[in-house]
Amino acid sequence: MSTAAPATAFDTRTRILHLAEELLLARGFNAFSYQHIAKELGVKPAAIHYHYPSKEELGAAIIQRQQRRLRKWRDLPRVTELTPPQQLDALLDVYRHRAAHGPQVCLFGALAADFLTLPAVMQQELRTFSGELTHWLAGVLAAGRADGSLQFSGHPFSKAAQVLTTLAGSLQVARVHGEEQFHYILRQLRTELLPTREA
Amino acid sequence: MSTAAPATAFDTRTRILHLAEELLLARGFNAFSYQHIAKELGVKPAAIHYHYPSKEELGAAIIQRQQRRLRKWRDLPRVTELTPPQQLDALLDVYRHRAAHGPQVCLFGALAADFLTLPAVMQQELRTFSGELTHWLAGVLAAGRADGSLQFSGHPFSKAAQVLTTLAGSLQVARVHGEEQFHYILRQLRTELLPTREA
DNA sequence: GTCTATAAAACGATAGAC
DNA sequence: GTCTATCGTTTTATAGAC
Repeated sequence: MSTAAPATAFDTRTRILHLAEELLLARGFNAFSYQHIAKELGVKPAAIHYHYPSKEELGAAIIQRQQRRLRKWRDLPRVTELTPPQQLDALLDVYRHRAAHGPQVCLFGALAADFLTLPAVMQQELRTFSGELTHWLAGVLAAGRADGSLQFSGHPFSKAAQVLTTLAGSLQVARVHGEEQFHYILRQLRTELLPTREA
Repeated sequence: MSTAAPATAFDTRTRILHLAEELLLARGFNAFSYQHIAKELGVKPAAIHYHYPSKEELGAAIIQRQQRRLRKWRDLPRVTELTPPQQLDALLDVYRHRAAHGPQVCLFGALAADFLTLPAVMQQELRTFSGELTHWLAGVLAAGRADGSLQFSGHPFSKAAQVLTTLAGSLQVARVHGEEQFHYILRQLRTELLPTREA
């Protein structure tokens, strides 16, 4: 980090990544184009290729960025110090936020449908990202059941996979049927995981 | 039905619809083309336009066909006469079948990610299809809880939405992480809905 | 009635201007 | 180092041949 990159270069690169991510989550990988990004940026489509030579690399960069974000968030003292139910709620908040904005789907939900058409690099990175998220949630669930703050049957990993699957799907539902439906599903999910308080 | 359509016309039309449905569920709406269908059929891409003038109409026809299939299946004596848990299992079998073949995702899972890029007609028909399926399952769940053969908390409609969301998502998971993960999720779902048998 | 030749536009990407 | 002119391909769709 002896020399900083030229401000404009950095900004353009970052802006491209940001716009591409928005477009990916809104339209899916096969329905967004360099033209969409270029128009927004006020440059020609080919300019994007300087920063991201191929769409494959652009797509991979988006997944890598979300991977970094996940790790950073997960390891935040603000998050690690929470109780398991609070960690679960923190995760749900991420999805609630997306549901309220667009609604956007999550990265997994945006890419899974087109999975077979994705470049191999992107397929592999999505597997890693999703696997790591599931692993983290499984840990949270296991800790919660151990201390009695969460309840569920079966293996924590199975339950984590089920919860994340439901969350990914629920954002797709929000898009099709509206945000209200999304909240129905989330309330259902949350109610089942939190132990029934004896009156 | 006084005169049957010419055999060749009917066959080609049906074959197109069948191929298009396969391609849609495998690749998503924006990643399959008239060329894919034409190559398989041994005709030029433009020939498809005679049978389905636009991709929008072809897509709508696929949804309508699944809608017809759902209604037919749902109203089959073989299905209506089942107990609620058996009806649930019959539904799960549909998803198990898809998971074992490809894996294919379900219609909702294939279209929800690209939803914002779909023609308005297709958006509306997907809403209707999905809504009707949810309504049916809500009825099954309500009946099951009433006679004690199924257990869950919350409103039957919320639970139905949650279950179908999980099912749609689980087929996407199967595609990314393999069929084993899919079965974990389904086992989890089933276990929670079936009352725990007291030993 | 069924299909092909062909067009018009959008796609991702290379080569080269500045 | 950054972007534009341009290419070759693929896309959906029309017009017209048989």
